[in-house]
Amino acid sequence: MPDSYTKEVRDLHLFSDMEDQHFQSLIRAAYVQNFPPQIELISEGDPSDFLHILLTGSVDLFSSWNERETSMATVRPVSTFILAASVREAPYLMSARTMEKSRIMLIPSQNVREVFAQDGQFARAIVDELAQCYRGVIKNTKDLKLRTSLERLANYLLREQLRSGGGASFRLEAEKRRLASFLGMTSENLSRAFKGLRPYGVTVTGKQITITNQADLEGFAKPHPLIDER
Amino acid sequence: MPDSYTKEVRDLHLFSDMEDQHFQSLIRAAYVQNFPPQIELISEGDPSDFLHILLTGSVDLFSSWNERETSMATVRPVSTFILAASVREAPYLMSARTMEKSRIMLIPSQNVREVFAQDGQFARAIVDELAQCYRGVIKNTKDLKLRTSLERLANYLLREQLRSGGGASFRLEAEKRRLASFLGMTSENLSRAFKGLRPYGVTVTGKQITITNQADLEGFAKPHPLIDER
DNA sequence: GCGGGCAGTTGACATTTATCAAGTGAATGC
DNA sequence: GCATTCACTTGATAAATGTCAACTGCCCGC
Repeated sequence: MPDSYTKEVRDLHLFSDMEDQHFQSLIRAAYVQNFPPQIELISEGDPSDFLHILLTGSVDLFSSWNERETSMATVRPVSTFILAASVREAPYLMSARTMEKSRIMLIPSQNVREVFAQDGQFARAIVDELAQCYRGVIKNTKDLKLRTSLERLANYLLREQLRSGGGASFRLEAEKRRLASFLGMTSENLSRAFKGLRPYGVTVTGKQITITNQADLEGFAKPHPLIDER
Repeated sequence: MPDSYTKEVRDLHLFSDMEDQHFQSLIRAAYVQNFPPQIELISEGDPSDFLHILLTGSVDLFSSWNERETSMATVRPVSTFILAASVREAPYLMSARTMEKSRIMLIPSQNVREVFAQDGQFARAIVDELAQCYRGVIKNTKDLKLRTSLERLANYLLREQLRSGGGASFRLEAEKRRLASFLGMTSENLSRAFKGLRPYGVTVTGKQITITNQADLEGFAKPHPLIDER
């Protein structure tokens, strides 16, 4: 049932413009649940019964094939996930597991589709959100196909730096092994990649990253808005 | 101006359910143009002024970074492309060039957004289309990250086989160098990959592919609906 | 505070993939 | 009809990336 997170949810771009009556109807249908760390919330292939909204904590979206597994994205509060599967009534393409203790709101997909049909603002917001998600994945594909692992790491660090405020020093949000998987490499290779960036002015101490030579790193990474801008 | 392709466009999932009045309004605003082969229709970074609909011919969507280039997708008639950029009024993330002589309908993005606001069926169709595109790119990412190039080729061949009717023998639609780029490898490697599939019952003669041992190839490729189903 | 346990690192090595250079073969044009 | 071009192939080699095994260091619990 609704709680103090309602306001934060309401402020999400997806819900911010819709009529209050419709928002309330979604919230009434929704329920909020707490999950411990390392719980598999969703398994790929499952029917998409709920739109999920991460309120607190963090969630890893990952996929598997033939005994292999890769991290596709990390969800941080407050944001929705698996909207595409919900609106298409199609099975999930990714699995989701909590990385830490997490609070999650679940809105039945059925209700989302009903409100979609009634509320033009909501429909518009869903289109925006989907288009943005789509563009995000395209950027990710470009990153994967056009860059080496060292270049991907360099650009990732620049993005994280920006996200953390732009200072020379910042902390990695992700565990390194998850980061490795997200960037499409092994943990061992990530370790070596960090070393490989030392000549370009990157210092690593645990999760603490310091960029001692911004110009050098950018010269190597060559970040590009059509790949890296989020 | 509208022509005999109107019906085919109308039958596209994106337009099939909308009110005729709205469809006509889109068509009136649209124009149709013929392009020679190898023309760059769109350059990534350009503002997205038009929704494009490929009527005949074929179009390659590709991206570049730092002197490198990769093929992202091939568009075949009759279908739309760059819908996401259109609805978000954001710059194109991919470039597009005709691969052969092509006939293309252009609908001003402005009109698409106007009709979207008026026609619930059209809005619903756009959401469906975007969600499908999104899911397509996610599948592609899984293909790239979870499989080796040999496995990607094997699964690509199985998908093409299905698309061509399922017979043991079929023709490749794409040139091999474009296929290589699409699969995320070099031409040289694609050549070797075809050889590498010979033990699994794949024979290649120019563009003609024959799968002499379906079970072996499938055993190696391990196709999976959440990656390969289109 | 001692002993796992575990993420991360390192080194040696294998595999995969890219690069460069040369060759083949089929389609095209004069 | 012959030369040219261009996609594709092949071989030799280099670079990137993955694997395996051992090791380090730190956190956590008892």
